[in-house]
Amino acid sequence: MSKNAISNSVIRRLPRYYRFLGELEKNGYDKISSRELAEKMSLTASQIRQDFNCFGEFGQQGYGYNVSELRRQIGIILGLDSKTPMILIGAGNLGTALASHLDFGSVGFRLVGIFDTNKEIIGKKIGDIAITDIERLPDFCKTAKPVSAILCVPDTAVEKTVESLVNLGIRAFWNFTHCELHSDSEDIIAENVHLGDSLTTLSYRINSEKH
Amino acid sequence: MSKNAISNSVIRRLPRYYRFLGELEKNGYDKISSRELAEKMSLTASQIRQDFNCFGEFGQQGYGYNVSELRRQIGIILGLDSKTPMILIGAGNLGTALASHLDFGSVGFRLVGIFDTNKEIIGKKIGDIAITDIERLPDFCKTAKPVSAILCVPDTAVEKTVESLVNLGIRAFWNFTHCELHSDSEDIIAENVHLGDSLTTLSYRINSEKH
DNA sequence: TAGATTGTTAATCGATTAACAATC
DNA sequence: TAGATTGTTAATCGATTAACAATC
Repeated sequence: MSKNAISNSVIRRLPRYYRFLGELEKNGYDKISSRELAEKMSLTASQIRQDFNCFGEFGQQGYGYNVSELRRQIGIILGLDSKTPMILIGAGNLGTALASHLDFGSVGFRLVGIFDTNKEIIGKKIGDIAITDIERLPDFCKTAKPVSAILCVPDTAVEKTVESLVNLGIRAFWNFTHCELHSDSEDIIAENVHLGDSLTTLSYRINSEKH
Repeated sequence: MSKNAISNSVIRRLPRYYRFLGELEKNGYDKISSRELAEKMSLTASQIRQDFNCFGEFGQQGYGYNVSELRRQIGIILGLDSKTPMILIGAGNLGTALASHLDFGSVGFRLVGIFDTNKEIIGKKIGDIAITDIERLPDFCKTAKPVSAILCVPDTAVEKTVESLVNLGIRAFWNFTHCELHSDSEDIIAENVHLGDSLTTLSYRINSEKH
């Protein structure tokens, strides 16, 4: 139960806190102060305390924060205790890499199905999930009831794919296509990932160094 | 030649401008006003004009912006006219997907080599580049002189890999490992991509909907 | 208790938005 | 010329940082 509207800047920092606290826990830290954590994460202690206090009081004056307890709390805030069922649409290079590379459980999801149109790969397995003909998706959704999807389809297929997924009850999209989805219009949630944009900023920084 | 220090917020928006202008150009737009562009990109016209004016005067009063000229200019600002030679370290699932999926030329890079330690995949080709034994990297660097690298190695190998790459003259890193590289310390540039963090924010938004 | 560090309010800084004169 | 839209300054808003009383 969050106090007020949480700003996007704070939300974007939460997963990073969660990761760093995981590292600390792994390295045997029991407690940590905002000052120490700030140093490790290249932030300010003030910011860290402000961020945490959006959600409650997790520390103890004179002591600091209990690492594993704080991590647990942030995990709950992020919804990592419930595993949202997710499907992958498009098992090309990128889709396959994501499905096999990513630990869905640790970020709040459970991959329950993989779909493609390409007959040549249908039936093959990625991890322990077989690639299924996308024509069987409607039936699949009736029983498995996934609510989120990874979009790894060609740009030309995005519009139709999204429309049919929305009709099948999918509400959240992790979108790797070059077409941006807008969360506002429908009651859908979209996280648009533009790997190209990320690399482009690297180009900027490399080249702007030369004044 | 940028006027002053450009804020990070602006830099992060530049690739998106570039993409949208590309779409507009493809769709036959000759000119566009900041108001129109703002609507398409869900920004404000003010912000767009402010952003562009960090770098110069690209528009014309009473007319708007010439789409292809503006795009060309932003491309130059982003350094997309020079193709920085880049190597991929680690040809697992993700590395392979990036190497084959991404149009490096259009984001200012040229993929010139792919390296791995796994004898089983050395010699195989991704696109038209053969996977090479990483032991041959020092020789390769002497002639090809790459200055940037994609890091797709296991977390355990990151530290040593980065150290040797820096010694070989690599200065810019597109980092997909879970270990963050800090741009400050050395004169290196790092773009840390945390796909898990991106998905985690989706989990937050799905779950925080339920108040 | 004294020392440390949080939670929280106040001050500052930067980014976004609004307004408008310049000008095509 | 009149209308449109930029470039740019000023106002607002939000996010970050600093300060400090509360308290463990």
